[in-house]
Amino acid sequence: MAAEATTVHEASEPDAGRPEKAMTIGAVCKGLAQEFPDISISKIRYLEDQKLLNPRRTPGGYRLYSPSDVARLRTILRLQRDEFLPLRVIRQELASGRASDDEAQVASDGGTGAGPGSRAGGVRKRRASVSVQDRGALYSLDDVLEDTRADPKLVGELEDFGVIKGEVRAGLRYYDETEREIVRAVTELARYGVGGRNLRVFRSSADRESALLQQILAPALRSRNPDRRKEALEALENLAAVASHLKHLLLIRDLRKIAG
Amino acid sequence: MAAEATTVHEASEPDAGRPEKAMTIGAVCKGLAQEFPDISISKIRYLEDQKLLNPRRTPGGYRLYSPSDVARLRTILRLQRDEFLPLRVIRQELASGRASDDEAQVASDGGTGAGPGSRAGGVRKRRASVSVQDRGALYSLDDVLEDTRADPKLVGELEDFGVIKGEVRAGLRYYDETEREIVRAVTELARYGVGGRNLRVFRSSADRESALLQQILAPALRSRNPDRRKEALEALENLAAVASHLKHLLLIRDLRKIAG
DNA sequence: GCAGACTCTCAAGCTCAGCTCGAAGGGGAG
DNA sequence: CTCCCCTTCGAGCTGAGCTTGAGAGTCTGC
Repeated sequence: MAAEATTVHEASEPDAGRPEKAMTIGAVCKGLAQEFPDISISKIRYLEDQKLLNPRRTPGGYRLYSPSDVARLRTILRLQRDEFLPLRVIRQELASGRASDDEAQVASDGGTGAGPGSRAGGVRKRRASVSVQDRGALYSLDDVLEDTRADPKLVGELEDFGVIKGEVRAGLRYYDETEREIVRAVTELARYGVGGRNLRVFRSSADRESALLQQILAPALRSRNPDRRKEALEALENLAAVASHLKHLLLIRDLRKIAG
Repeated sequence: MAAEATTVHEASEPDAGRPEKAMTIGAVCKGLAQEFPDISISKIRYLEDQKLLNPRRTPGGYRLYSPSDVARLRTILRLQRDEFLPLRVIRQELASGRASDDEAQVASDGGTGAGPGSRAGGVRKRRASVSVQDRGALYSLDDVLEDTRADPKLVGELEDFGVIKGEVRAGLRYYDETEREIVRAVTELARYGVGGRNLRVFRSSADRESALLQQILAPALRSRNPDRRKEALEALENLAAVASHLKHLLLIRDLRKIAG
């Protein structure tokens, strides 16, 4: 849990928009912590040990990470988290020039902007917030807006409706991946003319279903036996997946009638 | 290394072209050993333990694998070997209906042709039975029951609730792929204790949503201009997909609160 | 109706990837 | 000089993904 990285004293003002030349390991770690919550200094060193990184050094032996080193590291972490690739395979992907990755500057936004960089093409994101148990990275409002190209008013509306909430941290509001994807989906729906109060339909059915699942798993979830609790959490994940699939199927079935 | 599977006595001649109805674990293991050298009986059992498989049993407790069970197993092994997915993720991919898997039945192949199948291509297979426009193949009740291993009573219940209807043809009742998958999903839910009237929750929310979408697209769908109609149908597919995704996200969001 | 190959469950153990921790010490900016 | 941050190195930890073994039961052919 980035234990070593918790206390960092350098408030080293980044001079607005300039990609700082080279960073120490602690700075890199802090910078990526937003997007990759489980990063840590020891992990970065471990990745170097595994020949995945090779930063240059100060005369005194300190590691110095250039922007491209940082980009490489981001790629590694992304392949690991989203594509589930083992390090051995990531190493090869990088060596063979695949996995070009996003270039994406480490951008200004006073507070270590972890901009995920807009994707466009057919990027297959597998994980994309499917887990109940961990929330994934956090994104600033700007990140979310840029990434989803959503109308800012829409996001405000979603907050008003209580569909998304964000999380205030260091005075700024951050959203997790699920919330970002909700924004994306709602934006898409809006393009077809589904908006505003229509979303209540979705929200209330989700509420009903979650209540149902909670009821079923409540005993196990309240259990004080950690194993049992963990099992219940996993059951919850599976139930969510199956339930969502079922809903989709039922919707298809209904729509088929409409389609004639 | 498949130690237990080395000696198998059943030379049970497959009668040419007949997809053998059901195989024991040893036969399955032997059959897949060609394509997946590190398969083993204990591994197959382990996968079942991890809720990735659920073969039916003989009265004596022996596992019996139907062709679709075997196909599922192949999918699992392929996702593991080629996509490096952890079992936890594979479970979800399967539960949520992605990863439909390779073409049809095991087919004949005198002597396990078992070509490793085309590699390379990142072929993204369309999901099974998610299309509004075509319903896919039809299955008899027996087919459905065997394939999903559902309780016949459950299917009756679903019919009573109007969740599935089937279609009578030549005096027999047939179900389409969507209905079969609904049965599968409901069976899965039943395993966790979600059953009976709880399904009303799902049904009514699907009904509400389809009404919503219908309302929005009604003008275009009623259009006498075939192009316009076609466009509307495609919009319907997209809306269905996005709406389902949104519902899933909202559910996850709710469940996260439950999970604490 | 018995032999022998095959299968069952369940608990314990094993291996490897992927980190984490702690000790002992040195570098760098104020 | 001081205080944090950084270094290496080796041992240790955790969880995924199986394997092994014991003890018992099932199926099939003769």
